[in-house]
Amino acid sequence: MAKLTIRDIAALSGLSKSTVSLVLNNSPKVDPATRRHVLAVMRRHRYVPSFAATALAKGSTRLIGMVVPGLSWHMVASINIGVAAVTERSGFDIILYTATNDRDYGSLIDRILTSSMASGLLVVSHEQPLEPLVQLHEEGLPVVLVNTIDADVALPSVTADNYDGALTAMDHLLQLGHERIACVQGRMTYRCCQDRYRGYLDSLRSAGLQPDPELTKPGDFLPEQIRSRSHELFALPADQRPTAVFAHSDVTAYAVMTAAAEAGLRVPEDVSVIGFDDIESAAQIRPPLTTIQQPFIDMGKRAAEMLLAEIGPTDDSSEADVVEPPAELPRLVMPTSLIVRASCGPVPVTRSPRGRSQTTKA
Amino acid sequence: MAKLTIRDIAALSGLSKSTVSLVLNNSPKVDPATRRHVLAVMRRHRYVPSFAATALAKGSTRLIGMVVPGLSWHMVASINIGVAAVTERSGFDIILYTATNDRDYGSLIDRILTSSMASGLLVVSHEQPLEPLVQLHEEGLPVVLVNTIDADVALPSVTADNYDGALTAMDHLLQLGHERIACVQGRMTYRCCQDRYRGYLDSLRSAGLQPDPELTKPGDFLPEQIRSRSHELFALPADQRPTAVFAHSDVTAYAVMTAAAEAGLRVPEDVSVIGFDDIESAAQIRPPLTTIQQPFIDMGKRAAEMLLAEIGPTDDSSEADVVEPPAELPRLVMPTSLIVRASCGPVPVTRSPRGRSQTTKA
DNA sequence: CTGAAAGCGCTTACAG
DNA sequence: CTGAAAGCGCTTACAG
Repeated sequence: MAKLTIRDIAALSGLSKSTVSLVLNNSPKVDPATRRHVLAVMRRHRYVPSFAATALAKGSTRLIGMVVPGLSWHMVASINIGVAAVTERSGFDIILYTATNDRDYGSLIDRILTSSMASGLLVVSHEQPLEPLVQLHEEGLPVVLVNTIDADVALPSVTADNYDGALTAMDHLLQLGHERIACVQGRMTYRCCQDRYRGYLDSLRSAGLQPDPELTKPGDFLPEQIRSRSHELFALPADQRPTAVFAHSDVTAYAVMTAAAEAGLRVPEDVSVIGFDDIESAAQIRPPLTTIQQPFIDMGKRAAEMLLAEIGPTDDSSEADVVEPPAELPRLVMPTSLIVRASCGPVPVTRSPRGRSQTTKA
Repeated sequence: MAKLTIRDIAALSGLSKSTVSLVLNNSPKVDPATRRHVLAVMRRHRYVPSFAATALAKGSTRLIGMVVPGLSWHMVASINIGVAAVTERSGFDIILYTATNDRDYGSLIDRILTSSMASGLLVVSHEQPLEPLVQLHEEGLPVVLVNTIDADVALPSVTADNYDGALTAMDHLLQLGHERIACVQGRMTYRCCQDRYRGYLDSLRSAGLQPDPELTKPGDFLPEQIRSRSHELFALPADQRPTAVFAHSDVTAYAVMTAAAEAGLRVPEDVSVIGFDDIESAAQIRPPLTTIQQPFIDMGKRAAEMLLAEIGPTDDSSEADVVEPPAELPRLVMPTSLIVRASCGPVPVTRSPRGRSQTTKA
């Protein structure tokens, strides 16, 4: 009943604690026979070394911290699945810090560092100032940013290629013949949304189209705002009305489609709508949403791999002074993919019986 | 740069480690003046006690384990928000175990217990055998089940009132005049789905209606299956076709609505659809989904509170032998709520020009 | 290849 | 109210 310690295992197998410890740490110095014996004893008694004692003696934990936003996002869950897949294979456990409003970030970060609770930090979709993190990183704590707003900070990061994703989305629309394409933005303080918007603009321009400011609407991921801004879009005179809209997220696209329906417009016959994310329901709604898929699970995996690499071999380089971080910061930008479903169609040839031309070449 | 230890703080404040430790642990025995002094020194040097050393010395960590399924569910994220809100207030951190297929459950559980890594376990939507957990619990590890399949096991738990939620959903439909109500089930190995189905059946019966086996369709949360089973439903002759369907989840409801549209049926004019969960997109799709909301955030909060209560005062009862678990297992069943939106309407008075009667009173 | 000893950074009786 | 000492369960040189 009482928990076994290394001393018990030592006694049970007729050896010293030192030797038992060596087999625990896979030392090659121990005789294969004795190693097998010790292992057998440990297994028989279901011995598991004390987490705390190991951490204290080694000076580091097998824990990586993961800070996530306090939002019920699809994204966080998916990223976590990827992270879990790689950490569990490496014997690391992850300790979860959920950002809530009450939580004081500065002291949280501080605590993680100084209590040496975690040997690395994965920061997911963080909206807080990043300075404390770069400082942490400079002091030697491995940190990698995942899908985080400001990717320009001096920290390793993995993000989706939001700019290219936007290009791809626009390309799809352009190839269907659309020229009056609206953009309903997400939260523009997020780097990812800025990138998507840049993609929207650049894509239009390189197609020789002049972006119409009238066709850009702030949405901020707020359903009500998206709905009313979309109504403005659809209330435009027939020749100014967009024939397609690029929404900065799937849920944004849902709201746009609702507004379209309320305006008596059919999707995709009268107006095409493309989203961004590819959440679970995107394939189930009607019409099934054409969207840009973000590789969240893979992003989680790669981020975890980068972090583990930064943490290093754990055993060897323990005291190798402050390991110099690689000169070039790893910045992984992962490709998105276009998922074609049914919410985008060819541009209506004649929007009204009058069949006005809608092109506005620059 | 080098991390400060309690010994440094002791030196810096001209006291012994013992005294410093006492202030760290809020002992009333230390002089208020010296306590203030020590506190000031610690703050000035941003001292944070070593996590591992504290854990070793105290014999317990301020960590609670949370095991979640490897699925990108809305639910998990929401429950976590609730859990985080209470744990952060109590100074506990949470260590996240994500269930993946590779992971060997038995040994995971074992490791948590024996390494005394966590002082309690929150088990969310677990699909694995629960026996190892009850054994763990009997050996003294606080455990609480959250939204877990089998709530009959001898473990504290918090779940949503799925049975009552189903009753409420059915009531809404019944009051709108529906009598031929179909049920598209979720994964029937889950206790929650069984409860929802029981609610469906009981509700029908107590309304004096004979459940028609023809109107129950397995869906198993599989979009394809849901779609094709729904088509069977909508292909029924007009007088046997359901006028409403109770779906075991929101995403299931989406798929049902798509099938309805494909069958040329309008929602809610021709057929009403009610979901279960209230995910983020439910309000954004068209028509906005009427559904039963599960209080995931609150469930997380209450579960965390229960666990913390079981873990106890942490400091005092450390060695009070095996604390007898309370004779009655706490089993919290939380109420759901009906969110009325637009996917359910009154039963069509005349479904076809012929105006056949559709009642099938038992 | 194995063992005795010191140490990791705290906490906790026990003296004073 | 404060300090010296032992102990928590490991790991890691250092001998042998």
